[in-house]
Amino acid sequence: MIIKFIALYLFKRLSKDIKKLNIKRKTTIKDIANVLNISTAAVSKALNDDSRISEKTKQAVRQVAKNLNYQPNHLASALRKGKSNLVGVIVPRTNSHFFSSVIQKIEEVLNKEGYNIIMTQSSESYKKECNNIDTLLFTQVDGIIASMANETIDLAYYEKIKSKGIPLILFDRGENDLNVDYIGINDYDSSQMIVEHLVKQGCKRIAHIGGYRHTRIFNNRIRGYIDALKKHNLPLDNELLIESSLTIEDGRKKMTQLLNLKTKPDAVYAASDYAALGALQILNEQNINIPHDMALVGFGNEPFTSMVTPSITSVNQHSEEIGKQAALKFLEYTKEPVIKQSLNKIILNAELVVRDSSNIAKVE
Amino acid sequence: MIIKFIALYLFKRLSKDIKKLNIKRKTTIKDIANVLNISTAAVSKALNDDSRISEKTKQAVRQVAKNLNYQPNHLASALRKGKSNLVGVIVPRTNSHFFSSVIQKIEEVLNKEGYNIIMTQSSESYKKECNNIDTLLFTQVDGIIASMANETIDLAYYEKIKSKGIPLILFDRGENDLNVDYIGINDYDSSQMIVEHLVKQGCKRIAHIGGYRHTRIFNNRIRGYIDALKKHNLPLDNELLIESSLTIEDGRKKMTQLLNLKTKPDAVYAASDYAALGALQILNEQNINIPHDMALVGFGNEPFTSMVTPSITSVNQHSEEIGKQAALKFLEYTKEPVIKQSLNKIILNAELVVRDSSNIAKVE
DNA sequence: ATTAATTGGTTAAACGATTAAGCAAATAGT
DNA sequence: ACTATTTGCTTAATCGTTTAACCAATTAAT
Repeated sequence: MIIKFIALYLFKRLSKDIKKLNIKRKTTIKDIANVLNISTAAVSKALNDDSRISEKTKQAVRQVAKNLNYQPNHLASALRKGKSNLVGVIVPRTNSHFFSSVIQKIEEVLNKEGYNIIMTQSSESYKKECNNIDTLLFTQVDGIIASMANETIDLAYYEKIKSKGIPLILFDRGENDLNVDYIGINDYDSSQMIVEHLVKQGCKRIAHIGGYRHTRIFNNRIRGYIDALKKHNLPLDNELLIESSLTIEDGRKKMTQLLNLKTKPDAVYAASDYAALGALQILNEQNINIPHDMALVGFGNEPFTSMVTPSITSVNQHSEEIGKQAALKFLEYTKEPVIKQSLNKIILNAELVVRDSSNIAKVE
Repeated sequence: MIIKFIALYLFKRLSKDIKKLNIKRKTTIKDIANVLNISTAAVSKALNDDSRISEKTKQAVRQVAKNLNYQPNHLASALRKGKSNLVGVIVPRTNSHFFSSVIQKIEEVLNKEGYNIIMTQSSESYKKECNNIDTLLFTQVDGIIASMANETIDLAYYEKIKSKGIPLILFDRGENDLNVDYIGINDYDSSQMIVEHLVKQGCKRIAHIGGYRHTRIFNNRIRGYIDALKKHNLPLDNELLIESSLTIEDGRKKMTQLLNLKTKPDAVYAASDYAALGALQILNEQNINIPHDMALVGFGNEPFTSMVTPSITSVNQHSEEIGKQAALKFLEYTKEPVIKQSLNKIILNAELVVRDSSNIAKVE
């Protein structure tokens, strides 16, 4: 009986010792404190350059920290300080040049201020987006910068972020109803700019392969399209206004659909470069002369627009500026003690980049 | 005097109270414990489905947790458990389809197991890569999955990861000298496959716009190129073998350089699709018939290879499989108590995707 | 009936940093 | 010469969760 207990005790001691031996404990401020025979508080303050610590001690601490190869435990300080220095980013996908360069810029700006980003993608699915939000909240991010999935209509999950007092900044695809900050371009104006450009090129029947109206930016592009037609006394033909998800495949399908009309359009303006690319593929396959028989304009200025033949006219959304502004907006909130968000739009001017697919004057 | 002290005390009390009022404390397991009049330990165990807690209590805990809108504090549990459930990913850039889809897959696999990823990009800079590593270590990631920057020769920083006992998994661009896991394709074989394909198309003078030899994959592609030439009794002409950073711009420059040779090549094999694209632009600009006068092959199977005219023959690296294997490899380590890494290569078979830029038989 | 094992918890100590509060010694102010 | 302030620390609590160790009550085994 007693022997058993002793045996058990010895076993436990032993396994503990083994554990200690095996696991190379990372150095902590406690180790530094022990070496210098000062308190952990002093070490912590020294490392954070507190004014109440003498320069001599600071130097010593820094030296020992270096010698022991000390790496601060971010989790501990984050827990204590109540902030993780992590910012969540949600985008529909990263393998689009627009989103990836927005992220790149956000990362660049935030890294400088000691923040890291956790990137997640919704793959245009509302369900994945909700999961992403949960994951980010769970990871205790200090803020979220997001561009919504096409599918997203219900904003309950985004309200969840707001209700937790975590700053939320939307860009590109954002619903203003959430009353948070938004950074984007003037889609309505840009859309008008495109139509006007096509009109100038002599186009009379301009089709629009648009996104779904429930997404504000696509709705704005549609409104811009309609109003620009009105302005130039061109009739609005409902056959020429199509909504879709704007993938390459959608572009192919909708272009085919447009070509099957009794009276075909003489120009197609797609609300995304991907849809424009699909349209271009169909036009090329059917040997339709671009831009002479059909002018084509995309949206987003993805790099491939200048790679394909003919190159596609598109709209430059200044992705880097969007990323920068979003990051700066977040940083503003980090300076405020209590987060109180309100609708705050930063609208950048987009720029039309005319290429071969709509440059009739030049080509002829 | 005494009055002053009292005033100071009252002021401090007041400001503390104000703080308490202002900051909406998030619910913790303590709150749940209080409601149910049990210990926080019981709550923690209930939430983690510990067998020593009755089903009744578990149900109650879950219910209260839901009612109070409880969100576990990841930082606290990470600190206590000594793991962050965060995995760092380092890539040269995210706006390449290859890397972005590798990341996508890693994310997918790891999310299922409760891990999140922190994505960083080196932008092909060694300095940024070192920063990224520091950042990731600082963030206490449980592992790092990386593809090295072109510039990276010194491996000291990567040794740092290893020395901390954090699993490191390399993919695509990896130095085997580090003695860690590596997932990639067989570059040597793929390179031979490309040359053989070109030989079959009747090409006799095949140029190679390669990457720098110090990067193993590019060295392997160069070796494959050389050996395949030998195998088919084609002379190796040093003018036709060029090293570069493989950007679009490099492709343009090196193609121009090749066109200025006394005896031009009749085929160009670029070790990246981006370089191939640059080459294609020059060829198109100079109205050189592809593939008739000059066959062209890229590497990586980036989406744009099928978008441009003519479409570019390339090698599919099975990015998703690479991502999957990398993630699985990491997960293996999470099951082991002590990380002991060794060189462990997973080599996937790449696939040649023949397109118009090299399909002479079909075009003629 | 007695001992042993199981059930369902509790207590308290971690994890590693930060920070409010306190305090002795040195310095400054009058 | 005495008080006030500043300097340079220390002590101890805290962030929210997990977990080793313990314990009382119940059930099972002999």
